[in-house]
Amino acid sequence: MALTERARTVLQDIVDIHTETGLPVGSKALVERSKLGLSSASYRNVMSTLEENGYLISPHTSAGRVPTESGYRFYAQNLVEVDTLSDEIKKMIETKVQGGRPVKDILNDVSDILSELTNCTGMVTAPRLDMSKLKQVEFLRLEGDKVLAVIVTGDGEIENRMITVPASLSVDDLNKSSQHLRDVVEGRTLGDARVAMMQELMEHKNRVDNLMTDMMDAAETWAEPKDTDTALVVAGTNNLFQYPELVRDQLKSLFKAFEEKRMLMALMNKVQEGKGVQVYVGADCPVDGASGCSMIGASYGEHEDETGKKVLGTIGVIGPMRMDYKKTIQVVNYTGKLLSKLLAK
Amino acid sequence: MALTERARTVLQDIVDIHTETGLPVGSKALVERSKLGLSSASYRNVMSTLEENGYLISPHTSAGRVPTESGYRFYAQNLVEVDTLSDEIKKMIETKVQGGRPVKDILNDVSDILSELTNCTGMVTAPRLDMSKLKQVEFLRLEGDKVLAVIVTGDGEIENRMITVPASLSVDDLNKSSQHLRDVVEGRTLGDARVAMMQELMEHKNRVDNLMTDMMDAAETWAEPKDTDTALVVAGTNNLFQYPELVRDQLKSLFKAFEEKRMLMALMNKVQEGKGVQVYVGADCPVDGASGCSMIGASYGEHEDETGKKVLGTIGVIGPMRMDYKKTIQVVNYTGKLLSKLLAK
DNA sequence: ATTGGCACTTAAATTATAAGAGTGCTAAAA
DNA sequence: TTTTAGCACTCTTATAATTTAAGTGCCAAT
Repeated sequence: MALTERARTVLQDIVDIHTETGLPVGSKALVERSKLGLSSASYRNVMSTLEENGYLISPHTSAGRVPTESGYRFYAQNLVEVDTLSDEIKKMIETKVQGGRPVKDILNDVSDILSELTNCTGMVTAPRLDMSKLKQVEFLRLEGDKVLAVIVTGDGEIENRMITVPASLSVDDLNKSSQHLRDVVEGRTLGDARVAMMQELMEHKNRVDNLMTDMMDAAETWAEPKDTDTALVVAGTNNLFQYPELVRDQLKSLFKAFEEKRMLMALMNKVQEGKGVQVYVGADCPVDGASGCSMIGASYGEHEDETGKKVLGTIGVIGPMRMDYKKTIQVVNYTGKLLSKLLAK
Repeated sequence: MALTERARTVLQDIVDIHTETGLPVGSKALVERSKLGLSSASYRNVMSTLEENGYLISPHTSAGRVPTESGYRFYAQNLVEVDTLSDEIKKMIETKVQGGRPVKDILNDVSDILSELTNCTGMVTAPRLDMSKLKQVEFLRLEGDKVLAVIVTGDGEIENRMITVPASLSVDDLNKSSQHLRDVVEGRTLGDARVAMMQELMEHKNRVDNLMTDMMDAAETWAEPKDTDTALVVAGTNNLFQYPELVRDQLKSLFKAFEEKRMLMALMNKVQEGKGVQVYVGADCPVDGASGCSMIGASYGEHEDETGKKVLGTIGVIGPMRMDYKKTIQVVNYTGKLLSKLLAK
């Protein structure tokens, strides 16, 4: 049964009011604050049907109503009127997040400003290495069959990847081949480089180049996400202490998730697949121990590619279901855009 | 006024009992559990003097007594009878913490096992780079006046350090000089390398080697601790949720400290200066927001050096004042020893 | 010096009562 | 037909009164 226009407005008002106060909303509060100027009795009627539809629930008879999980979800998907960000806030974001610095620092600041502006926990995944152009590649022979590849990306980031090549290859072989390899690889993304190497290999099939095939195998692993410790920057976890509705047990589970990060990474990867800002309410946000929480995420660094559309990574915040969706959606959106712009250079 | 032998024993018993139960200890509990088989009235007398001396406090008239901060401190410094670790626990530690793997993984496991065995939060500082022998040093010219030094240490760890040299130096100069530099530097610690470079410089003063002086300057910064994010591994923060005496506000501050890490690093550095296992009770553990907490720490990787005794880093745990000192001291001690042994290879 | 005994104190648990908030329903008004 | 005023009803919260239980301090007896 579809909601009447009036019911939608009332639900919207209730969520807005409740988000602010954290308390159950009664008909009196609506009389004072709702746009529609109805009497308390009328609001009561509407609330009653909203409750029947499962969007509201009353903690007890004399306590007004609180949005249910579906209530929040309906709000987020149909009702939320996203803020236009004030110049002040835009300025804050731009001041905090500035380019021309190590990417790691930028990510930290993004995470910080997200948590600061939204009173939630901010999260940012590091840009996927296989999406950045390589500027320089150097190989260092270590002991045994280990070779260290030092990769310098276009935006000045430095990555070490360990690869294994047959010990039979002499240092000289390595240097000669790697010089050639550098020429092939540089200026491309890691993904493209693999394709290019493949082609090279086909063309010069005759002069068998062991190193190259090995390198190719190795390249497979290069693109793998780096270890989760550095791949996800989390900030403002203790913001969550300010929400009384998050009780000790919930906080405990949440902090466990923050410590482990694996779960969060999975979640952030889900965001990546969607477009624009995405809102996950309650159970939509499938992190162990994040029941009663919502997450708002967006991908950054969108760009075209031979194989289709790609993104560099994702940013987002996680907080209580009762969060300021109006503002948060816009903050995440704006920050994501800014980050994309900074990393595009 | 010194404590009688009896008073000391009673204090010890009280701390032991309270550590277990978390509740105030009354004379009745002592009758049941104390080694000295006195009557409740006698215990009451002793407790009364212990309270006068400031080692105990009564939350209210009818509630038994709880150790004060000084009570815990006195216990930790004079009374605690350190456990001998059971074979089972030793085995657990040894199984979890095994060598022949990246140092980073080892540190993670050390932190994990500490938190797991002590029900506190485990902390480990990364080994100081300037204490490890250099096995290999390579220089990569980046754009502008930036040079990337890739350092491979004896235990296979890889570190990148960015240094700045005058752009006037050609790539050739760099390569020539760096070859020489490698010879000088390899096999020494970063600290020693600096000394060696200095000597070289004196001897060959005539053929002025710009690069070398620059390198020397740069070397100053090499030894600096790396960024605090990777320099301190923290685990089991959510263990602290299990102590009801740590209320929401305390937890909030603690988690803020865990997030920032700077404070913790400072604390861990303090541990480094002392010898053996060190216990910091209450205010002795000067971390913002860690009031009511204690910390037990130990340094690892002790070794001699031209300039005196040095250590690689520190391990430790932080938890409520009411922690199991008997066990924790020994766990930290044993784990530290084991880590020293593993890294010595 | 130690201990049994007892009066005393206080928090915590229990019960009773009142106050306040919000609802649902009905009948009247628009 | 829709809206609203009015009112009885429910249930939480606050306050106070009462009881219970734990533990103490002190004194007199051992």
